[in-house]
Amino acid sequence: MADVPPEPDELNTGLLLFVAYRAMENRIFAALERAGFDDFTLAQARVMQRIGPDGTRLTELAESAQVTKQTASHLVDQLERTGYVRRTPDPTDARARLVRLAERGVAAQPVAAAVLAEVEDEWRAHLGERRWRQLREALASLREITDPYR
Amino acid sequence: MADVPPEPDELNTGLLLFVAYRAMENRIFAALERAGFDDFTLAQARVMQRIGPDGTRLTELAESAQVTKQTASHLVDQLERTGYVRRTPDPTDARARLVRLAERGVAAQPVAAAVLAEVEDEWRAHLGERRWRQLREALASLREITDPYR
DNA sequence: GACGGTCGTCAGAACCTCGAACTAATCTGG
DNA sequence: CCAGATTAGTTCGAGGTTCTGACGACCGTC
Repeated sequence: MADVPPEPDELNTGLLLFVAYRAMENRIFAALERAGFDDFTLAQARVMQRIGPDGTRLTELAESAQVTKQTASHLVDQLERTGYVRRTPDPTDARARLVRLAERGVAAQPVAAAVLAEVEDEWRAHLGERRWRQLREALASLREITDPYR
Repeated sequence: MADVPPEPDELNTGLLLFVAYRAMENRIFAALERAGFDDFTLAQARVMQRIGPDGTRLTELAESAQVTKQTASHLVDQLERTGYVRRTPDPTDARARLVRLAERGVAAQPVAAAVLAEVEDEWRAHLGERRWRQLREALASLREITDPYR
């Protein structure tokens, strides 16, 4: 958690990841806001983006977003109240409930996807196709040893 | 903010960055905790890690950590109270004050640096030297267009 | 020396996050 | 088939984080 660059001018890898991550997140969040989806927060978005097309269990959302179940539950409460998601029973397990995108959530999805693609295109243009591929590939590989949820 | 993978099984880049970033952060935070530095929070650490060897202005800390000045000020308050940092006057500007690592902060630094190096070594081993270099290089290049601070 | 801009703080409110404790449903071994 | 262990999710309450807005002090310049 301290800056002791092993080689001059090289930022530590955690910070490098953070900068890029936040840039992406901020871009998408800002675009959604401009498109009229201004009634949710970043924390809510971080959970919402992980909902799969067929719904996702709360516990699964919590794990992949790296928050506790309580936090996830709380955020889903809010998202439900503002019409972005809906809780439905899980047919395979009466204890569980599937969180699904509701009308407003479905409407926001293409906006988010468009900006995501736009930013990725910008990054690809900046890096060049080859280095972009390498970056994606390295990150995906890293995920094998860094993703506790996976 | 939605998952519409352009190609099957490919996670969106924001999520890939997030996973790796959080893995690094959690590792370092946990190691510090084990080493007895258990009286500060993740938010405080995010600010503390950006303090340079000669001290850093509050505004600068806020910008690079991407929080408001008020938030940074609040976190520095706490860090000062627990002996990790100290506020000293900036000789070049009487309005400003330099935030510097205090005794406890200096003690924590090598622990953090060691784990950082350890994790980077693990990642390098997993990816292989070549892909590791490519990852670092791509992230550093990306920073040119994603870092609002620098 | 007056002006606009910058550095940092204070105060207040909203929000996020977690630990503990709980209900309900599932699973497992005898 | 049923008692105990486990898992899904919720509620409650406390503490931490973050922002907006307003402010006093200081800088640089004209």
